[in-house]
Amino acid sequence: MVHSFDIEDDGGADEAPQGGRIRQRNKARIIAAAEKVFAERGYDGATTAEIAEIAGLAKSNVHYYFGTKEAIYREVVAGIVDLWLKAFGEITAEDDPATAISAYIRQKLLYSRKRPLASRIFATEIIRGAPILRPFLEVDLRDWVEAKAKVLALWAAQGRMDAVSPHHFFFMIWAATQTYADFASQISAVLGHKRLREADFEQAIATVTAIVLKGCGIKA
Amino acid sequence: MVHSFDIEDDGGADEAPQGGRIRQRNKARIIAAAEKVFAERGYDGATTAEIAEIAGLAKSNVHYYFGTKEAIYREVVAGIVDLWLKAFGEITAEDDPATAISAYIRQKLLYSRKRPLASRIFATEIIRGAPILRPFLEVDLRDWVEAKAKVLALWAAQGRMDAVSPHHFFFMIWAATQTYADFASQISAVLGHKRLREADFEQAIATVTAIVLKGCGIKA
DNA sequence: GTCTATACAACGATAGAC
DNA sequence: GTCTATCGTTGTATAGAC
Repeated sequence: MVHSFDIEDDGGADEAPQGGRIRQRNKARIIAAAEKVFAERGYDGATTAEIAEIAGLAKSNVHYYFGTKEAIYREVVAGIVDLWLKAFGEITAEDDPATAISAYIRQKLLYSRKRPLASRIFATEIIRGAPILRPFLEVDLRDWVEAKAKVLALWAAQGRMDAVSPHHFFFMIWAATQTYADFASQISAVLGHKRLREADFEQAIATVTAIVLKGCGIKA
Repeated sequence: MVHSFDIEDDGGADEAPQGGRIRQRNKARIIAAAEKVFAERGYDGATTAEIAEIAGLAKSNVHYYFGTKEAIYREVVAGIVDLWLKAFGEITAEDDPATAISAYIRQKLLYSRKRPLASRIFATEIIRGAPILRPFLEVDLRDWVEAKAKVLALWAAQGRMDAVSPHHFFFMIWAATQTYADFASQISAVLGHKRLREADFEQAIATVTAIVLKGCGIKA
């Protein structure tokens, strides 16, 4: 059986799943477990033993499939970046500014709600100085921001928004939305909620959207 | 000699330095080294060996002064919280909203510039689920926000600003300012600068302040 | 191809020397 | 009081069994 009809998620990597059924299944389990462990313990704090335990495999077996701990980490991070690129691409000059920016903020915040572990892994990778993601940041993300900067400059020239620094505009939106994943423990402690609820996220969306749109002079 | 005339920094803890001159000096060196290592490697990634090397002491000697790695970490974190509490307390009902919020944003961003390591340690502590800082978040920080929420509500009732959610207002400002310390590697990569410059921080202050003030309807 | 017993380095911590 | 030789444990990784 060459083709796969496996309904299981492949862990988020962009390549088509390769190898036999057992290999696919075990690699997927390892990646899923690793996302959890890396998010909770950080790169150094994560152990292949804990990843193996959650994945339901022997520790040594994890090393059979991935070789090194860093290889697991790289695949987890690659999946996260892949998700990021697919989810947040649509801000074009033809869009209505208020609609496009509102949708972007909402998407980012829903991503913080649905995939907090991914966001936390991304965050710790950046805080560590981005040893793995540096090329991505310097090339892909930089190009993305430069492209969007032109859109924002055009909108400003058309009088549809203020002429704010596009770079810092995005830094602010990224920070304000990702904080609900990365700093969830702080936010829930301050709110007095055990866990963040859907209503908290809706209020976050409303507040961030309102301040950003009005603050940039974007007409609703 | 009971009293100390030591000009060296004690590392940021709030207790008066105790013990002999050697003890003081070595503890200070360990704390300073530990701040660096914890910020760069995270709690688990940090090793007492590296802390000792940077501090110029033998590894075992570090354990003599602090006993455990966690004890070092607790003292580092305590110093950071102490700094936070001393630096960002002044937003009162008598203040002019624009002046007070502008000053707060500026202070937070200058803190990101001057003490990025402290900010990163705080960030990773929160991302880890705040195992050490949870009580601080649930009590002290929560009380602080509740007090400031009353100030913001008063300002809103007086028509001096919009009625935005005070909690999410602060989450946004914290995120937007701390990101310049925590995510400096991402920001510098996107900007194409090797390191963040003073001009970058000034532009960040200008952008964040402008968007927040206008976005909340605070008259300048 | 899949999995595990084993190796070996590095960790935090301490008992004991100075 | 100060410092270091040494220990037990746990980490990643591999050689070899199935």
